[in-house]
Amino acid sequence: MKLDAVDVRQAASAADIVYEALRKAIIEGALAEGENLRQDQIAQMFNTSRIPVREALSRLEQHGLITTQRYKGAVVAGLSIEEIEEIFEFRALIEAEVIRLAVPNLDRKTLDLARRHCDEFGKESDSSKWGETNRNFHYGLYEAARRPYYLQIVRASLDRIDRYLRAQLTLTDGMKRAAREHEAILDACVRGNADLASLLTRDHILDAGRSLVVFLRDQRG
Amino acid sequence: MKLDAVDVRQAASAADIVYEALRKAIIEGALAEGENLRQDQIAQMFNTSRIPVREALSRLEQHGLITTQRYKGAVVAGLSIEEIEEIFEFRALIEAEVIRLAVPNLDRKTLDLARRHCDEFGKESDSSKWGETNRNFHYGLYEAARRPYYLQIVRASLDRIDRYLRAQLTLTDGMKRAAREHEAILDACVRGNADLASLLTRDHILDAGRSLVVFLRDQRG
DNA sequence: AGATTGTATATTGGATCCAATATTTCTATG
DNA sequence: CATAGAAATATTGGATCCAATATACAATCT
Repeated sequence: MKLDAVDVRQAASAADIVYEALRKAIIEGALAEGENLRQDQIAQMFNTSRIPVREALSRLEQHGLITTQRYKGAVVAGLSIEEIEEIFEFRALIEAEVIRLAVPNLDRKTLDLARRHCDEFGKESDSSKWGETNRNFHYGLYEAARRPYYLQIVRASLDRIDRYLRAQLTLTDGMKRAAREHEAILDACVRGNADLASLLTRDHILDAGRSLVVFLRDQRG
Repeated sequence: MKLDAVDVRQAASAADIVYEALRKAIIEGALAEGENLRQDQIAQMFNTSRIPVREALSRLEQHGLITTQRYKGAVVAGLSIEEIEEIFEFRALIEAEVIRLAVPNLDRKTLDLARRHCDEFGKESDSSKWGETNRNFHYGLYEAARRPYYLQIVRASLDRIDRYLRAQLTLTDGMKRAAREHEAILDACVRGNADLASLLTRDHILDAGRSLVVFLRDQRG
């Protein structure tokens, strides 16, 4: 008998599970900005004690997804318009560089997959899935850059603002524009034009940021 | 009666204290790569229980300063040459941009302070302090960019490789070159030449990275 | 009534205890 | 003596308990 080697030691701890679940809930917007995160309540939801919950909350705070006050607990972090602008500016810088590094390494298989993600994003009607298809499209290409550290940062920075982005895409027609921009980026990638792909990615992110800021200014008054 | 308002609630928790102490020990190289971090041992050192220690370790892992294995514990993370190269490349990208954004906002006071840090770095004979003066010099200038998110990332990325950098500066004469490059960067800042300051910062970091890689290849065989 | 103080409740931070797993030591056996 | 297996020890992950603090609410005073 032969089985795939599975490293049992990598089985997730309770803290890992809680962390991932809360992270997902926050970036998807299931937990609203400012919402209280009670340790007891979360512990019960996961059938565990508060210890792993506290560990998860501590990690989330390090990533800026929640804020905590001693003896007062944790709330889902809210970002000011300025903070959101900064993060988009940052993402534009990093992701433009990542795609530039990725283009020379793109192979047929990766491009085909990106094409499918791109189409999926354009056709997807379920707004709750846009966030995922968007990530799949971009990250699929980014992987080719072979820069794990960059990707880690990219992921963390997207996590911070994903919630707002999803809300905006759902409530406006911004995703049509995003879909067109994805087409253009993918096209540049297929042609092997790294500089163009980089420029388009930069603009794609800055555009999204500007639209989001307009949307939020309107929403917040 | 009128007293200064002090926010007592900001008093650090045990986990915060342990986290900061371990972070400092790791980036200064007091804890060697691969060294075991026993929860009990650390808890005793800080006169506390293992709970806050575990929280601190969990945070350190999120920042990549340690790696942990379930039921086996934590060790100080080691970086491969490739990982170190990637982080230097990343730092060059970010910090070049940060200094570019900072230059237009630099005022007399900040420049004077940077001058003092620059001189201090050049004259300091105690090698254990180079890491701090180096950070003081760069961060003092970076603050003017008014980009807290960028700075957070800059700090985290420097944390990852600071240990190696300090070892190299101590064992080679690399810091003379670094001191000259600091002078040039500061000079560009004083003149208000953002593009030059950016370029010099980029080269300063890439140079340091290349020297470090040579040093490590030699050391590791 | 409105402000202020005291008390009860809720919640977090941390200590101690137990279970699960890894590592080491010891022992039996060839 | 070397080695496989078992027992002992060490270490981590998690649950429960207690202390510290915050919040909500009632009682009191002006």
